Amino acid sequence: MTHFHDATTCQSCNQRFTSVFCKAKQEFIAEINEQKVCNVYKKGQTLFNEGSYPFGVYCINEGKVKLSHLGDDGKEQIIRLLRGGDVLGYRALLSGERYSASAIVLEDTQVCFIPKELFISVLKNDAGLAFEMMKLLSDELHKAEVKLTHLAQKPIRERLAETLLFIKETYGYEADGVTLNVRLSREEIANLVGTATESTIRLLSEFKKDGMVELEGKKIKILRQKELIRTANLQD
Amino acid sequence: MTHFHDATTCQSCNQRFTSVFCKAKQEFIAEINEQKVCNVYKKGQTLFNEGSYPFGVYCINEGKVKLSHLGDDGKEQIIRLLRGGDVLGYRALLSGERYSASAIVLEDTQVCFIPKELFISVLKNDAGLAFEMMKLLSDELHKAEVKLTHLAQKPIRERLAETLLFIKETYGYEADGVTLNVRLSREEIANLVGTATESTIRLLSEFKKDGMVELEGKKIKILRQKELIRTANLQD
DNA sequence: CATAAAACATGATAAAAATCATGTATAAGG
DNA sequence: CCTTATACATGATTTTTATCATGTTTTATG
Repeated sequence: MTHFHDATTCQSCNQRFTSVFCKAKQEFIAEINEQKVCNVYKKGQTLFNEGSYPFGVYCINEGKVKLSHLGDDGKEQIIRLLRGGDVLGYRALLSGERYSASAIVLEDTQVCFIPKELFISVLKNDAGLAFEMMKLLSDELHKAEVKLTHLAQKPIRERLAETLLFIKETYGYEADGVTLNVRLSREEIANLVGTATESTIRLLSEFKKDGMVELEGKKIKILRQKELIRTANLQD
Repeated sequence: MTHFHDATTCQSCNQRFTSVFCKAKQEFIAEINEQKVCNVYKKGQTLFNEGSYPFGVYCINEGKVKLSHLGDDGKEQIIRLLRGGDVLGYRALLSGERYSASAIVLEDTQVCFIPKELFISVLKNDAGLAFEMMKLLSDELHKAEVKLTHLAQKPIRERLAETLLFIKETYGYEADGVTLNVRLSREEIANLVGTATESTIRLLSEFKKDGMVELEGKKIKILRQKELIRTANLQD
């Protein structure tokens, strides 16, 4: 079972230099620190569910979370992968709507919760944070638009290669320098790529046959990153 | 040729109650009014090009604009359709990057340009506007995520029906109450749906045969909206 | 540790969609 | 108005991808 340090203060948080909050004024950080509620979620648990109302935002201290949508036919589409330092739940909060996606923990994860009213009031009084927030939203929007274009125009083989590279960018490698530092089921990878599970399994086998990856259960090792990049056919 | 009223002031602009700027403080509106530059663009002209640096944001007074991405193989993907009251160019500006999409005018369009420095400074000093901006970004992000899910999970037939409904939501009908109030080529519709042009042509013919639409060159009439909604298979 | 359930794997088949080919209509330009 | 280019249309074919079927492996659980 994963061990976490005791929940400390926002002022000494590991993520204080990487999260959006790093640009917030000290006085507001102090206030957030007082009102935040930290919790540890176990693998498979849910931070929030699509369709319910947001009461605040979540700040990941350490761990991994997936954000996923249910399609009209109930099929999961993974929208984003999150790690320590990432904030989530702000989209629905800002739009004033229900959550349009569910946040599910991929491995034991430590999360701080910041109440809605506080978050909004800080945002309204701290132009620096507001600006960071707009940047964050802009970046997410950009990523979504690129993904949209790839989804519309690229074959599954390229999208799978791209997804593997994306997983690596997000969670990095384990100590050995080749194993992706997350365990995702084939179905989850498929739901990230936007394809059928069988197609993903088949293509992963091909990638293995081609020597690009090595598969050991849910462990995926990237053996030839350059070839994967070529397979992904990325221009930008 | 389309006729436009003389460019008036922001204070008397038709869009002053619908655009994001409606929540900005009067003093800032006045400043924007002084520095804005209004222009009329003709069909096919470009407001800005993917890859170039943003110098400000564009506010559509009247007209229609498409925002499109080029895929890695050079194929257009239409990301958004814009109309009077919409603002564009803020995404790249906020991220501090080059434009990731091009804005091309679909019909003669009147646009006001607001310089980067002014926009940023107003945004930093007017929490109300900043908040509206975050809402706008959140809404766009939401739309992009839904589109992404549909692109991944829905067949082209459903996506085309959805796209026709989307065009209707965006630009509405002409005076007759059935003709979509925009002229898009089949290729543009395909680039909105995310499919091959031939597939779009074929399916539009089917929709016509089924009595859902009527086609007269680039004029598209929606005859049975309910059936279209059913065909789009929308749950949410 | 046995047993059930879930996840993985792979072949066969069907369905969906893209591409190619060709012809027609429509719009643009001299 | 004629010519040329472009857009539209539709059939034939191929490619891609999903689905179905079935077996194997792994994982969870009493």
